[in-house]
Amino acid sequence: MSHALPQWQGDTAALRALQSERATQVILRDAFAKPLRTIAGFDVGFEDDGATTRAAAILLDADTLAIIDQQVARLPTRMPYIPGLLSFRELPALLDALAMLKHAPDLAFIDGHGIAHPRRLGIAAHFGVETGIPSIGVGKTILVGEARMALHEMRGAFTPLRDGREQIGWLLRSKPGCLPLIVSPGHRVAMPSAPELVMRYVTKYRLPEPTRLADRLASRRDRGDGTTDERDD
DNA sequence: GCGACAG
DNA sequence: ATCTTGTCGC
Repeated sequence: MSHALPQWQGDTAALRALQSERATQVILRDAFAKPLRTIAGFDVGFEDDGATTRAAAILLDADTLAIIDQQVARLPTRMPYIPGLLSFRELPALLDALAMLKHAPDLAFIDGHGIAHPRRLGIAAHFGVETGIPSIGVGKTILVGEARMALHEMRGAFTPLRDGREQIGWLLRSKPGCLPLIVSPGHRVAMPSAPELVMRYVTKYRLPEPTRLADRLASRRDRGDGTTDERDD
């Protein structure tokens, strides 16, 4: 009986216009520490029938993948989910979680799309432009675009995701037998670098560690003892 | 007007 | 995203 998001009476057209403006600030060039020192994963989940937005941030050592810090931020949900406008609903909580970390990462992996978006400003790109932190979008399904070529079954294979004649990301087979990941640059990451950076952190699951761990934390499934469970992809 | 549509 | 058992496949 609890629930009901306070009716959101916002200007959708204005938000789309804002995205187009900010998409102008996206930089598709690698501009992160090399070698990477720390990386972070971000994802959002919900509580109280959606009334509360729960963002998770996990800071990892880029070499050992050891967890350096992990934080959860909660905020009352303000806006409903509208395809293409996801960042306005989830970014506020994500930024709170980021601020709670001991320190900012050299690179951020975000659950959602980077520039593989109608106006080239998915949540990962928006996050990057807002924070200046290099970012990559790691999504599980396509919002816009299509793959023209078949994707090999081999682990690590990738093929372009395109919208019309421009490439907006990649379909990446992170794990054999599993649906491909949709990977796209967010900010300060070059298109060719995205697949490799994601694969660098993929272990035995479909999702790369940063996003996989943030997903568990955001969805409150971070109980696992690492024994015989880990019901992922 | 009719679908499609991240999380 | 979230609600959920059993079930198919490596």
